[in-house]
Amino acid sequence: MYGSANVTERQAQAPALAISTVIFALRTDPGSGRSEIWLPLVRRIRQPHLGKWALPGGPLGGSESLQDAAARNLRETTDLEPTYLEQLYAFGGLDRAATQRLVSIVYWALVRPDQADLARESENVRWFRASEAAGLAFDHDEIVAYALERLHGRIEHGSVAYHFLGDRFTLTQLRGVFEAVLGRPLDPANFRRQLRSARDIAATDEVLQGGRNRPPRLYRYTGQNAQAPPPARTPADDRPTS
Amino acid sequence: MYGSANVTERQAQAPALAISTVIFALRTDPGSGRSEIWLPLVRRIRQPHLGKWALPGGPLGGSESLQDAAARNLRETTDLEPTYLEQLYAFGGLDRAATQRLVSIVYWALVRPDQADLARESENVRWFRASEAAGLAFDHDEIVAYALERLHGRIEHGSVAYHFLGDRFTLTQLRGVFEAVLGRPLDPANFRRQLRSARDIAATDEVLQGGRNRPPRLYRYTGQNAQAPPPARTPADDRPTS
DNA sequence: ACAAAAGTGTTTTAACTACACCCATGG
DNA sequence: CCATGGGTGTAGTTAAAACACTTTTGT
Repeated sequence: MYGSANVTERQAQAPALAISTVIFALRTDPGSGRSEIWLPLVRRIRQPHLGKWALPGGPLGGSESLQDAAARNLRETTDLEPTYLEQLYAFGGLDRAATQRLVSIVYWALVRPDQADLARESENVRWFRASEAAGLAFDHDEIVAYALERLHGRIEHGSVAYHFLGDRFTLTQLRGVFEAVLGRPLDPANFRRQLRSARDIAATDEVLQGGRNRPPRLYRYTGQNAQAPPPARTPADDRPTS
Repeated sequence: MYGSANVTERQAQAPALAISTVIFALRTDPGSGRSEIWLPLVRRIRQPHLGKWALPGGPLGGSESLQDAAARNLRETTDLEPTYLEQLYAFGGLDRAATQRLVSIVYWALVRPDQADLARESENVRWFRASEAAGLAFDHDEIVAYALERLHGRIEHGSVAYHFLGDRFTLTQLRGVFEAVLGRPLDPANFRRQLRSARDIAATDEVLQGGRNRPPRLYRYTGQNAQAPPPARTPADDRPTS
């Protein structure tokens, strides 16, 4: 597949640098009422991998930070502002793209369901269930898989789950987020207790009316900064969006 | 839209891509006998930041993976092979370097004490205590601080501690690693139990002779892959070294 | 015999699990 | 008044922390 001329040519040129973003949102299945993780993909309109679905992304602009470039990916594909944005990993394998050496710094983002509902879909932008996103262009299958792993880890320890929801939410909604990410049911009683102690949530005096059952209390997230761990003391870049 | 003028313009403003590596090793203080974390730094022999100490690194070669470039950093500065190598973070702030836009993909590595003792020191390569590495070039102070945080996190959960040591080690040596990284003393009795259950270590039938006290048993690490979490299923690059 | 580190045992405490039970609402 | 999800209580299990205690070496 690679002629020797191709290899020498590759050695000569500096690697291209691109930013891609994995955007996660929660959607509630109308049928079962269960929460699921979705992500938007864009259809490639050029070679290589023409016609395949791929992560939103593009070259890094000369005068924007990595984080800004990732946020721009969101805006340009879905008109959304992220509620959470964190660097995922830098992928730089030699065989990622056939024609040129490509290094991609990948971010992952969370958006709220109300935002995701507003997001535009078009011929070349479509939302997929994370579990059904396969056959993507380049190595994007693996990138999505790794992003899901990271999400899994972050939700257990950190305070990421809230960023899937609005500023007011019920504990059952929050539990739905955990269950969708972890992929297993959680005991409602224990889940409630675990959050009451230690986590940064506070009960409001409001309840959610209109349901079929007893109106659940609404809570809000009080953790000041929706912080992403990586650049602990803001290394001049990549400050996560609150 | 893609005229040659545009291409050259893009090339002109395209960020430079470099790989740097934070190399950690353990050294036992001759006086107190306590373990401490050290790292090698190289003196800059050009502007900018001429004369300051900096992390080993350099531009990414056209035909090497990111991981390979990081391993090359180790070889070129210290003649060492890493026992552990993991991607840390990609730093890409606009103000990282004065003259040009610079994106650095930073790795961190662990080496064994016997390797570190063999590592050459020179006029322009010197080892520093991690706690005393300050005033470095560029944003390397922050990068080192973040690498220490990551090390801290990895040692609590993962199986990273063993890579500071040789293939045979006493539990007290291993506890020394934990104490040096975590910065607090640990109960020897509980530490022993915690490792016996769950962690991948096995007792050998050998003991370490020559000490002043009762000879401690030697253990070895049986975890097959010294794995780093990031690319869970080897995204065509960056496989951590065993 | 003594000091000092290796190694074992035991008690206490906290956290998580599982599950029984009561409460409030719409139909 | 019944079904359904919201919310509380409680016993059993498991893991970790604190610390007393025994063992083995060199001097």
